[in-house]
Amino acid sequence: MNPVPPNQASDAATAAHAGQSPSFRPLYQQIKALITQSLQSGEWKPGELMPSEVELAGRFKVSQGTVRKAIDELAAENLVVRRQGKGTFVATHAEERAHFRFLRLMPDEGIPHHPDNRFLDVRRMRAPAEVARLLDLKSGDAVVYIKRVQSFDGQPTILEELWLPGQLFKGLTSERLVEYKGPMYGLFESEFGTRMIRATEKIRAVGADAAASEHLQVAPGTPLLCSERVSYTYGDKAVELRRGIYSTLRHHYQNELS
Amino acid sequence: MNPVPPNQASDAATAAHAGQSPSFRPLYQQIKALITQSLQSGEWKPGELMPSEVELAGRFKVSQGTVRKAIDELAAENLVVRRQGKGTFVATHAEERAHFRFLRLMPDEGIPHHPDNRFLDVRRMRAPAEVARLLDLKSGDAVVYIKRVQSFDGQPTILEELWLPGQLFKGLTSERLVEYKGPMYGLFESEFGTRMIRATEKIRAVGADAAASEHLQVAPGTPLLCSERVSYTYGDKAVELRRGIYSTLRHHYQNELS
DNA sequence: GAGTGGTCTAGACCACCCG
DNA sequence: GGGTGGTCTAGACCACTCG
Repeated sequence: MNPVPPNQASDAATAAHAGQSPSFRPLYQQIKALITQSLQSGEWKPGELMPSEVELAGRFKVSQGTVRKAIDELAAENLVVRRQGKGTFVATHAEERAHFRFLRLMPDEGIPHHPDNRFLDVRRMRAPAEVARLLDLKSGDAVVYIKRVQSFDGQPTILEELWLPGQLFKGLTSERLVEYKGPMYGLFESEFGTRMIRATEKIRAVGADAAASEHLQVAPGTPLLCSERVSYTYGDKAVELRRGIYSTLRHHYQNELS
Repeated sequence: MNPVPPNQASDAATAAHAGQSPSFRPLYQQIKALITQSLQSGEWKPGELMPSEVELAGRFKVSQGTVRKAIDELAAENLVVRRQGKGTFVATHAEERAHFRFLRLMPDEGIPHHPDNRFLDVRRMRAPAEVARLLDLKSGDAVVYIKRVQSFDGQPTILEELWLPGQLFKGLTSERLVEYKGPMYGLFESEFGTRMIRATEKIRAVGADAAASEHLQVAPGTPLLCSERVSYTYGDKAVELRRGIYSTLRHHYQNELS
């Protein structure tokens, strides 16, 4: 009945993998990888507006639906944010709502708000073996070490140590940390071009040692949460090790399971 | 140029909401709600094969793409499982891999495996005020109370109390619990038609009290994780309260942040 | 009104599974 | 070979935002 013309759609799809099934990879995943590369290279910076779907479709020579599916996944992974009528934006940690994405400690009563920061130590050092292992460095490589206390409503609640690869955070000084307003991850992405994508966290219960007792103002031996967190950037590269001690007198660690 | 025929697609879409934009609701979300109802009513039971996409599209009088998007979301919420070439299945807790979806306690070394169960108490009681509040019951309503210890490699690690609405779990006895092999949630869904969809968890650090000390074989005051978990079924209805005490000597609570 | 993301459809073809 | 989910396209229209 229909004098069907050659199907351009299937042509593009076929060209996409162009081979046997074992090596098959959907077009939209390849597009997703390309867009991720542009994000990583800084072609579009955090907070910026990205090209529209139709524009990207033209650039990659695929249909809008295909780049749409690619962006859908990026949005699901919190790499980009879609806003109807406005466009697609590169996700950023320099926002209010992003602050509690990696910090799951919530007040038992009242609404969550930002803690106050007090830095106890900021210096460069050589990575201890354990730190090097978790950050995928060589033992003895340069790392930036940070130690700080975070307080909610004047109550010291978090005692935390961080290690960052020295290579990536060259100009990171105590002054820069103190004067920066907002979450540390905002500073990392705007000043050092390193964006935290995801993290894994391991939690234990420990008794307060002398340091924890002093800085969190609790009796020695008080039960505290102990968190070890490794954060990753593009390409699943570990770029931060964080060891935190949380007081759960007036706060709790909150998790959603699904 | 084109003698375009009336667009059936837009007709269906328009008919879908049929009103002003404030009350707009996408067709695929309505389909999703209908499918969810069928899941809830037990039209398709956990583990069973669901009708194919084309069949559902026919039933609901929409395109395959629309039911596809609906099922995509259900799959993302772990309500169904898609298997290419086979079909879409109702998700079930009676599987190996589902066992650690809600239990995030992992061994420091070695691979995760199932704990051994020892029930200390199973009985019906009246809900204390706090339990009633969290389960959205009236204080004094009947609840099933369960207390148990779970051991890994012979090491008692979890001391746990559960409260379940008596209304929903009428025939739940100690014998039935003991003889059932596999995760408790498997028993709940197969015998009582109650499927856990999601849960919220709050975690604190506490010192071992007399009971914890005895059952977990640790010294009194030993720091332990304390978890309070509320699980929900369809319609965000709370159907389980669980309070667990975890020993983190050889295990840790693992979380993925993204 | 123009531009963006969001929805919906129809149709083709592909990868996968099973009898 | 037939059925299922998975990919890709093209095109229409809708909801939202902004100048």
